[in-house]
Amino acid sequence: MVVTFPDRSERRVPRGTTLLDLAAGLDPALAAQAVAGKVSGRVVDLKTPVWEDSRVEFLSFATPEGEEVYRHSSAHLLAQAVKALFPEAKLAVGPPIEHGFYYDIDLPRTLTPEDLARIEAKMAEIAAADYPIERAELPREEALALFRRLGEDYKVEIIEGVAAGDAISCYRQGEFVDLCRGPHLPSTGKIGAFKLLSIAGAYWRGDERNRMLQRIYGTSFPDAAALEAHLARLEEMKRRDHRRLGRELDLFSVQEEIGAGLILWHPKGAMVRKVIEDYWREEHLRRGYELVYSPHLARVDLWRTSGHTEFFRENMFAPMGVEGVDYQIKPMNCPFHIQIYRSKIRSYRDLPLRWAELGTVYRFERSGVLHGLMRVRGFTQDDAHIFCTPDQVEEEIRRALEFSFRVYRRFGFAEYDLYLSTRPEKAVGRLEDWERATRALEKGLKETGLPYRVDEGGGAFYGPKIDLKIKDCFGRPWQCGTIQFDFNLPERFGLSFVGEDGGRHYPFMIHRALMGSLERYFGILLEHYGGAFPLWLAPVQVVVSTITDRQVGYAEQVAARLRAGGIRAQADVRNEKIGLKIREATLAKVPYIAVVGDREVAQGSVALRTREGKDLGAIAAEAFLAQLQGETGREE
RNA sequence: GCCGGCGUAGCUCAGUGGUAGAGCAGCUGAUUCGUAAUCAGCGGGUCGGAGGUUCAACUCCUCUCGCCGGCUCCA
Repeated sequence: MVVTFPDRSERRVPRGTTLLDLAAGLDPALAAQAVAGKVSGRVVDLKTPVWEDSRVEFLSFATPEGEEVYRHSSAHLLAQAVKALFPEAKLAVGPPIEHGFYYDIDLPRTLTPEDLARIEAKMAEIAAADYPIERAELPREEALALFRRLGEDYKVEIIEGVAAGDAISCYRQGEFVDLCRGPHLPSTGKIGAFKLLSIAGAYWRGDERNRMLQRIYGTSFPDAAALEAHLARLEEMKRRDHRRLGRELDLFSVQEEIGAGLILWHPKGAMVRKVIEDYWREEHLRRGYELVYSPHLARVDLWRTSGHTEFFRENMFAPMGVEGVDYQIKPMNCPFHIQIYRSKIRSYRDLPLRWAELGTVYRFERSGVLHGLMRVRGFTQDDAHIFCTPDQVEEEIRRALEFSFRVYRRFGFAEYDLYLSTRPEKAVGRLEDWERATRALEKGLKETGLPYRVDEGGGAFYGPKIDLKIKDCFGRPWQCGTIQFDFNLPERFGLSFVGEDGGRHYPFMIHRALMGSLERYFGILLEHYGGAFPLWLAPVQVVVSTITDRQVGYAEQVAARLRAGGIRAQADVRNEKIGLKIREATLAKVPYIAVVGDREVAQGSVALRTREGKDLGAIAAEAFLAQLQGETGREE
């Protein structure tokens, strides 16, 4: 038979040759690197024999599929070790995940961090023993009997869920057998470097009514160096954790006395937020938006009309009675903007109306899900609602997308994931409106030239949407922007505009956010930049530091001059050594440190140093101001 | 909300039933100094909160609040 490789080369081999033999025959290095293979597009074990003419490909750890196989086998290695140490353990599921793997296990007792070390040692033993990993397929009934005998209740449940008639595959390595679709590595010795990272609770099948299992997380790599690199990355992520930087840089705090999930913005954090807000407002005004403001609460009747009391109840704070009328704190801004729309008759000539508000909303979130600035109970949305005619929809989408990218670029985000979510089964609104809106979204996405994914039926019941996820410096995606049609609220509130024909028409309503939540966006920025905000965002842009008391007057004068020129400058005139001042300013991640000693006073200059430790030499104070103004200036 | 872990000075953390500690930060003083920590002295805690066990509780038990890691959902 003939096998064809991706480079179109062919090779004649006997029927039944395994991929492993095939690889070994081609190149021993290839065989050593391969973790799985692909036969006619299907990912399979290397031990799979090939029986007919096929396209064959070898997958190394460097390929996404290869990585999955590798991590999947790592999960099995973990399971085998756990079963060796805890024979009573019942295995649930153990899939590969991004950057690692986990296994959910029902154990007689809670694991401790010391157990992880023991399990890891056992894993090393099993890997060193290099047990061959063998696949076996058995009829459903036999598989059921096998796992019943092993006491693997969860596996039994899984098999029971498999369609009758389908063969069940198992993998055996040494004494250990696991129900698994595969594919897997040829032997346990292939797993080079691994580490168990954490233990956490997880419900069987993710359902909180089910039993809580123990989930062990781990990661693995072909060699120790790659594992080390990954662990170093995790360390770096920890160092950049926004909660840690928030405290170290004195930006914000969350306090028990205030309440969980409620943020206090300290002066420096508030300064960064102010800069973000100013930029946001300015850009909106330049793009034909108008700003609106709305109150923090409204009568319950409003939320009833909007449907929030019905569909969003579990996320809303309880109503409060005032003079016999119930009020509720807002979880969203839209009903207010709608009421502004309704305050008078709107003509097609008025449209589109683009209204934006930095609206602070409050949502009840279960205590266990709160997380720093990323998941809170009170947050400010950079909300906007666009009311337009059906004819204007395409143009508005195009503009909203263009606007989003512009803003993300300004904040240093160059990569995005784009998602289009279409009509779900249960939906409100006219089908033709859905189609028109979805077409407009799709057209807008196509025009960007960027790839996007379609989530069929993933839209909200009230309209299709585009979600924009930005990627931070670690490549982690964060959903921030959204462009979302709403066919529900205009209907509920009876919105209309008078058309050219003098008749009443429904306007299209689009919800649009760029950053999502200011709190969360700030947290993302903080981690993205590791606390070293670019000059235009830095809460303090320059510290002017004296060397001795003789320069105090001059330093204060320079700082005042910079401030007058619109620069956020502070003078550090403490009676401390210059080394200390530089250290502190550097740790505070202030972009520029301007040192002034007798020489600088005499020359009317400052000696510049960056937070990265670069010495920029002496520069005239006025020239420095001009330079800063240039660097912070608005992009066109 | 659920499972597990944690909660000691502003921060990071020692302290396993018998008089609460360290480093950093803070304050006071000295020092007037050229690119990441000058020196000395001093103050600072109802050990998250409430209740219980005990002659005695930071330490053991119960409840509670908060934080951390997950589970479900999401900005």
